Amino acid sequence: MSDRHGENPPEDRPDSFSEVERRIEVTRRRLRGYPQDQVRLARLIIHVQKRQNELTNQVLRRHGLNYVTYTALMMMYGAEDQATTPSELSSATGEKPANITRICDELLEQGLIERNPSTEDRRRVVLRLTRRGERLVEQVQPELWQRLERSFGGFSGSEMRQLTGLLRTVLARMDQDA
Amino acid sequence: MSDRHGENPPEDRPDSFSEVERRIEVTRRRLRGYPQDQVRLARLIIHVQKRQNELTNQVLRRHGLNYVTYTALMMMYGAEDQATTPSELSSATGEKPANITRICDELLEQGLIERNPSTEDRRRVVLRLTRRGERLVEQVQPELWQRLERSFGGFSGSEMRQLTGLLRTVLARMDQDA
DNA sequence: ATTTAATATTTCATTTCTGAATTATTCATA
DNA sequence: TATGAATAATTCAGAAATGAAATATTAAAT
Repeated sequence: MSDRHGENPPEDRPDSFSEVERRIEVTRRRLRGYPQDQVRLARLIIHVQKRQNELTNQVLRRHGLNYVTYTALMMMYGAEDQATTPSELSSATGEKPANITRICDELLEQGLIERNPSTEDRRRVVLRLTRRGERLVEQVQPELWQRLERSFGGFSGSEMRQLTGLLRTVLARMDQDA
Repeated sequence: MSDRHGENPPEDRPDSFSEVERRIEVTRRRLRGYPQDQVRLARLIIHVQKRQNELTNQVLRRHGLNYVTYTALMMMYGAEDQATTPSELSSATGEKPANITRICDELLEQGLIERNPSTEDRRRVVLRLTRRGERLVEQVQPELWQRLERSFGGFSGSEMRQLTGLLRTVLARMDQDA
């Protein structure tokens, strides 16, 4: 790994997380056995995710979408036969089934997806992007890629693989307890 | 870095993320220039954070708390003089000010914090844990540490530092655009 | 010293999300 | 082929979170 990414932020201006770290340090002094490093990592993940969410939403709002509705659309776009069920969508997006129903109602309203009963299994529902939905998704891409590049563009291929691999491992461990 | 953490999950059973990766791969085939690796990383962060949130909440619910209220308490516990303002709490937890007000109302109700006007700056409010709040926080620790150990316990010190450093860098880049 | 701008918190209407229960269908197995 | 268990989706009431506006106070600028 290159040495560019230490434990401290590369900017001089203290970012929002420095204050959190200070509090974690104080807590470590107060609580014997406090797993400081693990706590820092856990909080860091939250902060990164929240910021990512905000920044992406800024882009999507201009198109009448948000991170959740957009993700739902992308999961349909990326389905092998372009068709997906609500339960698949739920596990792919991490949203609860009840919320998926609401989100699909909304996307349906906007004419971005169609929703039909499955013929093979009549418990199921089949969701599919409309032409309009596909066009919207494709239209938003450039802006979002730019956004991603600003967040992750500084990393080498090796660093990307490491970061991905480590998080993949964390997720697998968490899934064991789910 | 050790070789234990590759890009694929260490378990044989495909976890919830494998399906997402498959969809990302399909999307890459459909969209020229699609930044597959960055997208995967972004989605991975979301999934990890969601799972972490769920698992931690399982523990906290038993104590009448959730991740947000708990974090708020911990940020007070870790304040230099044990006192914090709502705006500090907002930036430390990532919750919007309006939500902080609601959360503090709730914690106040439960007798876990006290809330008083600041004497130096009368715009401000000073939040502080009560004895009861401190005791609760300390009581929950062992369970949460166990939780953290299950998620992050498999990593070496070096891996923890790498993961933390990389995420720290990501956050710093995101904060530039905030 | 006013006036203006900035900061801190709260209020309120609205949106988003969740848990639990409900309905419908399919699967497993006796 | 009946019966109970499992799965899929939805409904609904309530909880949690947000955005925008309102209120109060302090800091900055003229």
